[in-house]
Amino acid sequence: METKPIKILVIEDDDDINELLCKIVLNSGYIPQPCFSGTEAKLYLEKEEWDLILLDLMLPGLTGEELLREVNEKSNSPVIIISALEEQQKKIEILRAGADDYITKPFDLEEVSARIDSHLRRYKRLATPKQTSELKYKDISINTESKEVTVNGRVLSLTAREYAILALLISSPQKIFTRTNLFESIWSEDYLGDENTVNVHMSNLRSKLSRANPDKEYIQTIWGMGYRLKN
Amino acid sequence: METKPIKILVIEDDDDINELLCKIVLNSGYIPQPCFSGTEAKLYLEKEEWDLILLDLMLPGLTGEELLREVNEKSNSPVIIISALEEQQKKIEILRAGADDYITKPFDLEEVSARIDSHLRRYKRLATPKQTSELKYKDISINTESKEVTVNGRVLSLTAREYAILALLISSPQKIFTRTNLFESIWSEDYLGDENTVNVHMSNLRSKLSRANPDKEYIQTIWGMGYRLKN
DNA sequence: TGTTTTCTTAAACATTTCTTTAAGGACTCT
DNA sequence: AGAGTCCTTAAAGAAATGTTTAAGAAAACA
Repeated sequence: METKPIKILVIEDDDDINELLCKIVLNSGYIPQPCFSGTEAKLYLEKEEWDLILLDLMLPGLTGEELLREVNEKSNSPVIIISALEEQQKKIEILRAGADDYITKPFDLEEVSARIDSHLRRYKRLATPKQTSELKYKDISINTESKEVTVNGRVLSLTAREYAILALLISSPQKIFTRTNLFESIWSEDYLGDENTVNVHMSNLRSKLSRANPDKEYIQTIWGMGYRLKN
Repeated sequence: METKPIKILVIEDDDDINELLCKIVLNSGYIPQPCFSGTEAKLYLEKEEWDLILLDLMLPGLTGEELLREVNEKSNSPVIIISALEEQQKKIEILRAGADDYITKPFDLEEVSARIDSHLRRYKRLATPKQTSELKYKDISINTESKEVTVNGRVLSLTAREYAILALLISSPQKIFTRTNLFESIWSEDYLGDENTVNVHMSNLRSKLSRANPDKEYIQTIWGMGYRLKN
């Protein structure tokens, strides 16, 4: 899978520090875009999306604080503040105003790099859609969100009870399920001793599986004990 | 609209510091759960989801580092490390290992609070699905700003409830929505068991869709389970 | 306030699934 | 091999679930 290059906007009016920060970004494997004033930064922000922004507070043109507000209004990009201001009150104010992190000059190169990585990692983790759950066994596949069951590439039309039985069996593929287990798990009632209800549903399920793939047997009866998936 | 309380797991073996951190959490408007060992933390982590975790590195039972790894494997919760270790190398190592932040003892109360807020804000921002201006499915098109729905090129006149049901179905086209899902999402109330309200609105929606395009069936009933868009 | 629209509830009817019954097959034990 | 038990499957009836329509209540609008 092709990964899009990570682009980081570096907003810092001091030439040497800007160059140093760009070198950190580059050495971390990302693409830096240097930028020396608040008004210049505004142009880059309008031009495209940035994966992360390194922002100095003391800037010519627009201030860092104004820029922070604009970034937060218009995009989801994480913002790490780089600042000479050691005043604790300011740090807290900026963190509450929307910054994701606050690093005081003089900074440790490796720490800047580690914090960039940490924020990008968080962003990536939360931006990646959660995988939907899937149960698989042999050529059976169950999508638990859509409740869709396919066997040998064919979609099965199962009743609610049949689906529940199959999902339970596949959730523990080695386990023997007694009729009592099945009944109490799926019917959520105490087992009253009439075995045939489970038997019939099991028979119906087998019948549907067999129609989808006549060459295979999926469910095995253990005489006197219960049912298990056939290995 | 009712918001779910934010729950923060505070993992710290020093009684006084644990109590202080819990007070910060409480004063920030969140619900703290104090926890004094790595092994105790593990139990809480298995028991439920946490909105954020404050984690000391030096712990009895499981170490903070081992816990960090487990949290990252099993959940998406942000982790802020609280540590007495001033060693820069350790900080960098932990940030790279999956921590979202690293605060050195002795800490500033307001800074801890501000950083908690910053991480929760980031999490919330990224967890809230971006509003898409248009939802499409087959020949159905929904403009989420104007609330206009067209099917097969024809504008549908839907009531608020009908619109909400259709938008929800289309937002997850593969998913089965139980009547409970639909009711709780659209009515934002606990489901009291009367199914017919949902049924009637669904029938009305189907009727309007069918009038717009009599050749197609859009909504499929899965007996005993719920409704899904027909693929 | 009066009218219109929408929502909720009730009822009649339709459809599907479940449960029970029963017959025959398969397995286990003596 | 035969008897007893357990399991499988088919079929019928019961139960549950779902659909649509209409009436009354509630909400929205003029």
